[in-house]
Amino acid sequence: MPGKQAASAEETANAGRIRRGQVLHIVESAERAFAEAGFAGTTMTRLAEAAGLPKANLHYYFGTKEKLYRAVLENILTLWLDDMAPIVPERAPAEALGAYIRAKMGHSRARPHASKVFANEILHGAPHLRGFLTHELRRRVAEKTRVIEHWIAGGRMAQVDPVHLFFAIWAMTQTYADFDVQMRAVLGCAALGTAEYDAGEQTVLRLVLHGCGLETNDTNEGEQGRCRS
Amino acid sequence: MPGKQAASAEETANAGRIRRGQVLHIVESAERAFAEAGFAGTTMTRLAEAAGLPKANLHYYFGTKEKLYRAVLENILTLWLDDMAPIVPERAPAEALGAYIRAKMGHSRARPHASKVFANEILHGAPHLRGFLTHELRRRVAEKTRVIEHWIAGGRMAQVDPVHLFFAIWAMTQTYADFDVQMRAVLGCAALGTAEYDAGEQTVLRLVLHGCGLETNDTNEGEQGRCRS
DNA sequence: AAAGAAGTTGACCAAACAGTCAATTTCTTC
DNA sequence: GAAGAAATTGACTGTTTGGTCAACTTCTTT
Repeated sequence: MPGKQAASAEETANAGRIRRGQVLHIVESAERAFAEAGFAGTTMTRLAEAAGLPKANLHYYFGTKEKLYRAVLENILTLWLDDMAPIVPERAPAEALGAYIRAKMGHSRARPHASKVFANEILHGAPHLRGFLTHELRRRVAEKTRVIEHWIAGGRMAQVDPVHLFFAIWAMTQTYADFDVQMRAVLGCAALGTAEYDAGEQTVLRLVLHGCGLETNDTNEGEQGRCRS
Repeated sequence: MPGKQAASAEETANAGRIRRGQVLHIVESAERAFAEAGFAGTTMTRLAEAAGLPKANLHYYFGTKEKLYRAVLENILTLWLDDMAPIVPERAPAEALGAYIRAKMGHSRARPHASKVFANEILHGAPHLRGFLTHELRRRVAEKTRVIEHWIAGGRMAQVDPVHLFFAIWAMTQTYADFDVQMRAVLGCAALGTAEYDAGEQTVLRLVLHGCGLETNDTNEGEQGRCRS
């Protein structure tokens, strides 16, 4: 028998093991379901099916549909803010903005459902995200705005409104997750693949960097990145 | 007494007068309601309240909630395609793209509800717009893509992927209608006014035109277009 | 002004909904 | 392995939903 300290540490590590696992599993499957139909359009029965569990089990862990939805949202929010990390005054503007755009495009591709849930929430007035928008996000944008104003004051990039620049970057990158159906229809392909994401990233990089009066290290000329079909 | 022909013409003009008026009124008020909560989140009772009519009256004119929703969508679609009219080979690229961007920004400001209903529909897989996306929109984009390729071939603008350029313009302009809550929170203002729309338009114009290697006739330097509060 | 067509509406209904609960099983601890 | 805690689940419930309908009013035509 292990000593009491060891057992206690093991206990606390073990305690709620099932709970943590189930909560994570339900939140992840719910993200996909909410992305497909929005909060109002997703039924508890559908969420239960998505998780492969009986409805009552979801209520056991989350109480209400709204609390489950909030858990999904909170799981997503950190992603948004953390992407902005590359934007620091020490880095060169082109490099920092480029890294930010690449990170955002990467998230659109890796976590399209998260982006859609977020977009849906904002679209309908952000009733569950007011605090996040007016505090965390606003603060973070103000902080990064100062970095960009510092670059502009130092003559390192053109005079662009930093806040509207962020709006533009968010819009252009997130649209690859949120409006993928429209893109697939226009491009005539079944799914957005590496070719489409690369072409999109090149375009966004080009617009932002040239728009800010910065150089692009654009080596691949002829590439157009359409889909084959 | 007017002659039979005159009376008949008057009749046909008059026939369905009430119907046309009510249908238009219901569709317009429903656009706002659907924009606020999406298709699933909007109840027939809410739609009836928005129109100031009893629920049964809406069913008299549209039959089902879905048919009313489709009527709202169809009312919106023409807007999207018509905006692309300025893009013709005869015009200078900067002028044509500038006019297009201004038209799209104007619609975001004038018809934000229409934009939100459209965005919500695409976000959830466009179940009612598949045909529009894969036929009308696709054809129109292909047509305008040829114009841009013509400009590029003539050395009149930089080599930018035309389709992804459209995606970028759509995203940047529509975000001013769709994500207004986020913008208001970040900017700290109660509503997006002329100052914010002007700053946004300047930013979008700058990114697109510089991104395409075109000149901007940017005369207003110091303007930053924040809100006062 | 008669008569039919068009429009209006309160009361009603079956289905779907989020949420509850008690009975049961599985896990953890000693 | 006993006993309690945590997790699971089928059956149930009150409410809300989209949609119907028959009675009624207003409009249009002759």
